[in-house]
Amino acid sequence: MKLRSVKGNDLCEVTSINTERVASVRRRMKPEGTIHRLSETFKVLGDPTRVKIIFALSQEELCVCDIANLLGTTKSTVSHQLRILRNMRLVKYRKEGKMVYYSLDDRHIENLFDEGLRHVEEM
Amino acid sequence: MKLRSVKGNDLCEVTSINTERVASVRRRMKPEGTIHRLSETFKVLGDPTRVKIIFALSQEELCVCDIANLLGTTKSTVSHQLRILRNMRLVKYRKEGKMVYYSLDDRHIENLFDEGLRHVEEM
DNA sequence: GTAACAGTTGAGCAACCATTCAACTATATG
DNA sequence: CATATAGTTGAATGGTTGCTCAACTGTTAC
Repeated sequence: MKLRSVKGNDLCEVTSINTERVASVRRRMKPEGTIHRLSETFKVLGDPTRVKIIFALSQEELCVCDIANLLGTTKSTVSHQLRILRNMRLVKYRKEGKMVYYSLDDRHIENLFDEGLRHVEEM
Repeated sequence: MKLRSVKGNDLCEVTSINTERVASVRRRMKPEGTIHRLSETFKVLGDPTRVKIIFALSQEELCVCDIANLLGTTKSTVSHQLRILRNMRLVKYRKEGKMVYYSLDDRHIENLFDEGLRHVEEM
């Protein structure tokens, strides 16, 4: 009969690991803040609606209604996603009367976006 | 008193939009499959645990136990995430006795990863 | 003033997801 | 054979998230 798992048994604390290799990687490991910002950046791009919005804005400055029309969705949905992109400083906006025009605010993100596009288009 | 919202009222079907600009973007819009694969690719990178794993494997070939030790988490957690990376063809593995050594399987993903790293480190 | 429209926002909901736990396979060792 | 270790896997769980709906703000036009 198998013994019940001891807590921490799964943690590889004292078992045979390549301590040297692990230590070497640990030294070079990026700080927690960098990891967090990096994964957050990728996460924002990890949604088809936001991908479409970013692609659209990389081509033209557009108002919320334009984007909603383009994607075949509601202004509400677009507005919610634009808020996320705004919080991440990926888009900026400009008010003109009752219209709000959005455009990309981050040249870096276009490089990242294009690199991703190149990745999936070479398959 | 405000009238109840009519269904589709939010869809911008007949309202004043920049039809020309929208049509131009629509022509250039990437196909649905490309959008989907692109957002899926970014989504995989949108988790701190997977980011750490990918960074680690970009430095060294490592077994599951090494990675778990490095991240201070369990083999189970690492194994679950490695399965996702395996399904996306981002990592490959090599068995040696009861050990399983993982390494990156996609040169493109390193470019994408580095581009993201450059993005967050210039802030 | 009222009406219409662009856009925002919060609540609610359903789907998704990362981790934990437990059980399992497989290999190595005695 | 039994035991220990490396790794995988399925179920359960708690947290997250994207969309919908309804109500709201603000601006333009009448």
